[in-house]
Amino acid sequence: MVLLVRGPAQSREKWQLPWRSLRPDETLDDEAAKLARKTLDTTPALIEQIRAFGDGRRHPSGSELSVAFLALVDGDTGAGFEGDATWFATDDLPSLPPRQRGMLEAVLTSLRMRLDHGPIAFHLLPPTFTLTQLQEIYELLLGRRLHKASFRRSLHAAWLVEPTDEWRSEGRGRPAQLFRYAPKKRRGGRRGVRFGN
Amino acid sequence: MVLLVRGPAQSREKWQLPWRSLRPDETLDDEAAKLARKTLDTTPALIEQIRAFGDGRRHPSGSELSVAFLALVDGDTGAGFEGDATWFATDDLPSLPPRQRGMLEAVLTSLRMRLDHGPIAFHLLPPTFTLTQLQEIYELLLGRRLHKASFRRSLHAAWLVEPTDEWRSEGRGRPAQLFRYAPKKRRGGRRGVRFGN
DNA sequence: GAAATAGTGTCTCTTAGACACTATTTC
DNA sequence: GAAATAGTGTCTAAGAGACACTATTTC
Repeated sequence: MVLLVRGPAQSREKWQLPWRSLRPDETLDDEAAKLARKTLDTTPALIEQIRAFGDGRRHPSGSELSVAFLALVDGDTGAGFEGDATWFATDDLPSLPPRQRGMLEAVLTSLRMRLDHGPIAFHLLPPTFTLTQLQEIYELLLGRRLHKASFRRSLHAAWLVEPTDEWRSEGRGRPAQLFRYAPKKRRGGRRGVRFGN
Repeated sequence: MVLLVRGPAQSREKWQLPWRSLRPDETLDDEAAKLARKTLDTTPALIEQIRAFGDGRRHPSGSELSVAFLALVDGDTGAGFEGDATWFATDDLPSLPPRQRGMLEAVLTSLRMRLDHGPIAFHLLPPTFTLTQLQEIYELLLGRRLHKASFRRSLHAAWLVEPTDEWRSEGRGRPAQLFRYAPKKRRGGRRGVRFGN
């Protein structure tokens, strides 16, 4: 889901991405972190820059250049924004200013591509977690179902997690073993060339 | 190779990435295209934004924010910059201003990741080309050797090229068939999850 | 014929996904 | 025992890489 805030009353588009003007002598990453903390009232699990946007369509603030950031938080986080802020499902979004629509698309695409290349999902989990929890995070972020056995084999091959000796019983059904994130070493991962269409 | 230009005489670092200040009411992409045309004296085969850089280290011009672009040209392009401009091998670069060193790293990494996801290499080739030419482009951009038979099988499976009925004899050895870029359709390319370390 | 380059056939190994199974819990 | 969830064994298909081969040219 995506957190949007209310724009000024007179604007045509009611909702906007949370934003903040870059102040002199501040770094981009610091400003993004401040914006996230102020909007979410907590520190996100992950903040990453996506890219800059500077096409004809201007930002609502009148700024010519926008730099989009992705911030991930887990599902229980409430918004602490002074004013209205609401979570929207990514497939049921209200109308956005034109540039922001493009920014959001780019953020989601980029998130899914980066999932393959870094341990992003682990930031959203507590220190120990079940493999079903981990798989659910991946399915949420990718927006599609994954194959259980295959998911676990890949995970095992990548040496990213190690089992603890704890088990968690979650109501009915067999208890699940808890794992922790413990990346071992680099695979010699040289893939052949994929021609992406 | 990377095209660098001479910085001002009094600066500690002799060489810099080509740059240009963003003018009011110009789009980022347009400004990047203008810079490329002015620096290279030709239109690049491809221009793509990588991301913005706004850390503590400032750009030599004093600008707080830099947006890095990648522009690709083929090997025969000369530099038309007013002033000195020289091509450097990516593994033998002179000293650069600190932020620009990071920008260049990010551009190269991003290029290699994007190679899998779009037909970037074809922009660097003439309308018809041999498969050996195509493979050499990929090897240059990836910085490693590829397996011939495997490369061709992947290419065939992706339906990206079609043979023409022309053959080109390049000195000694068997003539090579010419191909053209003719993407057919989308593969249903859903890969499983790769855990990239 | 030798050297050089283009292109292919076959084998092995890895891995994603399907399917079906076993294991352990609550009700 | 039924239902629910965790976890695994085996098969198949696709694809990457190794290896060796054939094909066609120039010298």
